Parts: sequence; C-alpha cells; structure tokens
Amino acid sequence: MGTKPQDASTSPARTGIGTRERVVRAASRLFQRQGYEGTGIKLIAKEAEATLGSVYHFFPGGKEELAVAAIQHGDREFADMLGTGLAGSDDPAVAVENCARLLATALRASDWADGCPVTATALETIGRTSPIQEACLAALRNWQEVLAAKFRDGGFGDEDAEELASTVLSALEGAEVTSQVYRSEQPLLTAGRHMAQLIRSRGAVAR
Amino acid sequence: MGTKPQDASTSPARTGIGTRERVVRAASRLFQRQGYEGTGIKLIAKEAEATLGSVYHFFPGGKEELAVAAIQHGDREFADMLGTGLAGSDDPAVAVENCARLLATALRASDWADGCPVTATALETIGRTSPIQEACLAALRNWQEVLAAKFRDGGFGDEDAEELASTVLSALEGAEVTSQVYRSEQPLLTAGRHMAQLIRSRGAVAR
DNA sequence: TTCTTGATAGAACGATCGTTTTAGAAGGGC
DNA sequence: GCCCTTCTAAAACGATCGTTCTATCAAGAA
Repeated sequence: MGTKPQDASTSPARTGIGTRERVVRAASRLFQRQGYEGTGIKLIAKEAEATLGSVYHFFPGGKEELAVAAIQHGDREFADMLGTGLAGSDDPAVAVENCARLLATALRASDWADGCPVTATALETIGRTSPIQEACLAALRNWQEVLAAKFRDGGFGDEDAEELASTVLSALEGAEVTSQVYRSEQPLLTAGRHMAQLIRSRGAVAR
Repeated sequence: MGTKPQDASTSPARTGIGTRERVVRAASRLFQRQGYEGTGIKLIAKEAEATLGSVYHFFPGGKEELAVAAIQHGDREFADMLGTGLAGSDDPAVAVENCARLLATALRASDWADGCPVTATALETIGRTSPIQEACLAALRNWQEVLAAKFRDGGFGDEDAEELASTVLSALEGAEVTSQVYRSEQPLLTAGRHMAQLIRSRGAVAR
C-alpha cells in the first residue's frame, strides 16, 4: 500500500512529518534514553511507525549512519534549549542559572529519562567508530560556542569566555546525569547557582 | 582440567588473584569503557581468563548481579582515587584541583578510554533495572560524601559542604566525559581550576 | 498505456546475545 | 578407599541482533 502510513491526510506525498524525520526523532530519543547498543533498529522503526525497509532506504549506512543523524538532531535540540534559557537575561550569570532551571524542569517532566541527547551514545562508542564520535564532538563544540558567545557579549574576554563555557557545559552535563540518578532537581539547580557565582566572581558585570 | 587456569604457581587454591575478583575487575573495566549493553558476558569471561561456567558459578543472578558487583568495585576504585587526590592538601580548593589533575593524567594514560566507572552503565539503565541503579546511586552518594567531608574539615558548614560537594562532583563527572570526547586534558584541568576558585569565593580559608 | 523512480512491506539470513545444562576435575574429611 | 563441596569446562538453547533481499505500491514522464 505504498504511502499513507499513519498521517491525517492522505493525498500529498509529505503529509505531517516525513518518515525520515520520524525515524531520526525516534532514534534520537531512544539513544538518549537507553544508549546506542541498547537500542535496536527494529525498535526504532516500530517507535517511529515506520518499517525496516524505510529505515534502510533512508539510511543505507545502517545503524551507524542513523546514529550520526540522531546525534545531529539532538545537537540542534539541545542547542535550542540552551539558546532559550540564555535568552532570558543579558547577565550571563542569571542566564546560566536559568538554563539549569530549564534543564531540571524538562528532566523532571520526562520522569528523569531524557537527559543529554549525546552523552550515553558518546560514552559507549568512545574508542570505536569515528563518525559517531565526530558527531558527538561537533555537538559539544557547538554547545560550548553557544555559551562562549553569551559570555563574550556579557563582557568577558575571548579566553575567559571559552574556558568558562567549557566548565559550565561540563557542570551542566555532569549535574544532569547526577540529577537523573538521584531522581532530583537539586544537583542541577545547585550547579546552576554555583556556576552563576563562579561567573560573577570572575568579574565582568552585566553590561 | 579443574583449577590452574593461568596463574604462576599451581598448588594452592587461590593463587594470585581469585577467579571471582578477576571477573569483577574485567567486568568493571569493560562496562566503564563500552557500557552495559555493549559488553557481552562471554567477552568478560575471556578478558578475565575465566570460563562462562565460572562466571555463572560466582554470579548466579547473571549479568545484572555481575554488573552490581562491577559498579561497587568501580565505586571503591574511584573513591580511592578521590581520596588520594584530596589527601594532597588541607586546603579544599587545592585538594579539588589536585583531584582534577589526577583524573586527567589517568584518563590520558588510558588513551581516554577509562572515564568514570559508573556513568555509562548508569545512563543506559536509568529507568529500568533497579539493583544496578541503586548501586550507581550509592556510588555517587559515596563520592559526594568523600568530598563533603573534606569541605567540612576545611571549615565549611554542613549545608555548604554538601552543596559544594554536589557541584564539584557534577563538574568532575561532566568534565571527564568532555575530556574523553575532546581527547584533551583541558576540560578537566579548567574545571578543576574553576572549582578551586568557586570554593575560595565561597569563603572559608584553609585552617 | 509503459517505464522509471522513490518509498514501503516483511520474510529471511547468519551471528551473537544471555542463559541453561550436563559433565568433569581438584581438594578435604571420613 | 569414598563422598561431598567447590570450581571449571564446553556444548547447546531460544531469542534477538543488524543486515540483506525480493516484492509491491504510488505517482510522474514518455
């Protein structure tokens, strides 16, 4: 029966969300929740309401190619969330604390399941397949740059901004894992407050 | 042929390291490097120079029971490393920065493979099997308490010490992952320096 | 119509997964 | 000698893994 899998309308080719996009989103969420090795392609297909044939049609490179696309999707998703949190204030300290609050709320809303979209996959594949590792590296670089830009705008020098971005990102990543294991918002909220203090103590007032 | 698998001497029952301990160590390292789902029991047995029969003899609960023992082993291992790093100075700020340096050196020595011994497994099993999750939770609590004790000794109040320990642990955890992906000591070293600044800025001088 | 292309559907392959099972080898107490 | 416990050895089970394969459907170009 070719097209028309589950969409509302039937006539045009791309109704609602395309199959490829559904597969990428399902893969991204599943990798985020249970890691790369723990997630089967067949489960991804079922979760995306697609068939195995469709998955291999769009990703002839198999699981690895799909993982790269999923990581890149998670990259954009997390960068958007960082951007939203940072946009709340011109003061970098307030903005970072706002980010932590946003992450904590989203984490609780998912019952502590949806943490960082790349950490699990990154850790599992650390010394192995390079395309996935490169996608994870690009994501971390991207997020760090989003933070660094905010710090530069807040009056920090290039080197200070880059280093602060590195530490803030590390702290948020680590606090997100800790919050997931503790099933509590506290590690993320405390880390956010401490990061704000660190930013203030390193000088540079809100302009 | 019963005993005598690979040890130097042959006569006594427990020559060198016992089979059970070898299995736990191999499991801990493999879970640390490639996660819970990505590590097969047969590989663990081979790596430990044991047989499948031995593994299931010591761990009748299968992979899950073995994982709990492996996490607890990693717990002690990481706590020892924290203790060693913290023992270098009475000043909590200096001590924490020392820890970060120690982690960075060990990480580089393993070619960025041996990060935190529980993070990968913790993330993969986050909403699922509770025994493993509880072991991971106990490990994080243990490490936080090691840090908190150091801060209390350094003159911080109970609540300050607990919160600082939470953030420092999160930052070290996150920076370790970042260092692994970047293949660079820089994220860990920078986080260590910033954590020292945070500790100093929160008052309390070295006693 | 006919041919071609993009996408879907699902059966089937070999390999490996965690686990179970059965058998056998050492050592101590009797 | 014999028995019993502890530990090792390896074959084998069903299930699931990632992947390949063939068949089919819909729609546009000729």
